[in-house]
Amino acid sequence: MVRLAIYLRELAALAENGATTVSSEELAAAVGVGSAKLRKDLSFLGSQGTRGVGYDVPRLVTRLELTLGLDRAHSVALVGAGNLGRALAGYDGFSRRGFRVAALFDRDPARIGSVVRGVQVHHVDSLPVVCAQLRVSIGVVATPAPSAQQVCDQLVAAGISCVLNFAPVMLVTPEHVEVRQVDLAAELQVLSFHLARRAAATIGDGAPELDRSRAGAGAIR
Amino acid sequence: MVRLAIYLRELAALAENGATTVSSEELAAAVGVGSAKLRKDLSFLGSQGTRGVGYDVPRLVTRLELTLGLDRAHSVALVGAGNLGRALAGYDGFSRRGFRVAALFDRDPARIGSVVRGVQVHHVDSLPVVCAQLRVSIGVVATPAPSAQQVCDQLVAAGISCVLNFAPVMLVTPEHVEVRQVDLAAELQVLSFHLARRAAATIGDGAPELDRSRAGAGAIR
DNA sequence: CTCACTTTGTGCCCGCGTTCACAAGCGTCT
DNA sequence: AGACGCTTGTGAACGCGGGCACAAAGTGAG
Repeated sequence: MVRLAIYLRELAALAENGATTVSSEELAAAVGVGSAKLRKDLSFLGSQGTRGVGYDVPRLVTRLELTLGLDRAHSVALVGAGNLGRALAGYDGFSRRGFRVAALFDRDPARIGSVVRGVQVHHVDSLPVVCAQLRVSIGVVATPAPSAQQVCDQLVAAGISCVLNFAPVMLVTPEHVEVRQVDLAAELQVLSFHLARRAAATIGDGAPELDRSRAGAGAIR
Repeated sequence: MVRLAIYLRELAALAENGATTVSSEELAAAVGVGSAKLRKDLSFLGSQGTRGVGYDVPRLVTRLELTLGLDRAHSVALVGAGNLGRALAGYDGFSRRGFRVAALFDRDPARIGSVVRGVQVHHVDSLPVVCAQLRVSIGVVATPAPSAQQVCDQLVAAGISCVLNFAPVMLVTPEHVEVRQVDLAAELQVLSFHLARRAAATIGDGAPELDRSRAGAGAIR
């Protein structure tokens, strides 16, 4: 559940501010969800709060970290040392939360051997060997779209079963592999959609442009 | 709807391969959803397919682009010229889909005036002026977490009502502002969660660690 | 023209996730 | 100690989105 990670993030912030206890109401307000939903989510970890008081912040943080598997650090392999790949290699949001970018891979010989933000760039063919050596458990695909599926296959073949994909293609994988998709362009398109919708509403009033076109087509027939 | 963007992406790929028509079954398989869901999604744009044949690819592409507001190019302002910000400025997935990174902003004087991937870096204080000049309609927040809310407020004050936020904080905005959140660390944590879950399952068998702890607590009482 | 086949569009049903509401439990104040 | 107030945990109702299945509509063959 992605919300558990959000709760953890907010709890960590509260802990830094010296809070020792928090109620579901407070925490829910902080992350912008209903308090009942939050309690039900947390009940997934068993009873961690005390009635009449709330949740013990450090205790809940520990419990969430355990549940999310953050009690041990994870090594991630990053494939694609282009713009995005290099930036992700240096993104401190990863290291700050216990994810170490252990290796970078690329196909372009010109990039191989260089060091980006302290991380060695390997050829993608050495992926199985390097990943095994470094105990990599998570793979990140940051290649152009055409290479993504092949790279993913190589990651899976190397025994990696968790993949974060930035390439704008749907990866097909075996059942046991967990893929999470982040499509940056699609996110912008959704925002663009809202812009268009609002523009149409102000011009056409009430009836958004979609309905007008449908009505028009109907009249023609 | 984010799926509309995915459909468009796949349709564009089909069009490049010379396909002129596509059935809901084919397209649904390509994007990995049910065909009924896809048809229902597309019915949102009015009747665009012809029964017995399928959907006309170029026509549907045009219709989707119109709905998503991609008929005109959008200028985006990118705040935060750190690792992530610079990478996003050069990400060709944006420009390829009609989103132009028109301006970069940062607070650090050392970065101001430099040019990243052909884009000028401005001081964040000049945000309102520059955004107005360049007709910016979308703002991207790629700053560290502590600055994100303030930056977002400045974007909103500059009249921008669509924000893509990469900072790991929940932005609070007026009602009319559309915010989309991308938390890269949270994505990795979800993957880590699945790893932990699977590890617990193989050790404890059947009963995942969560249930065992709950059962244990119950037994203690 | 008619018939058989294909594919869309959609009404209906089901299951999941969210919300509501409340009993149970814990701390505190008197 | 007892009563009161606060907060959790959860059963029950609700709503929404997804899947199924079929009528409507179009195409092509005979």
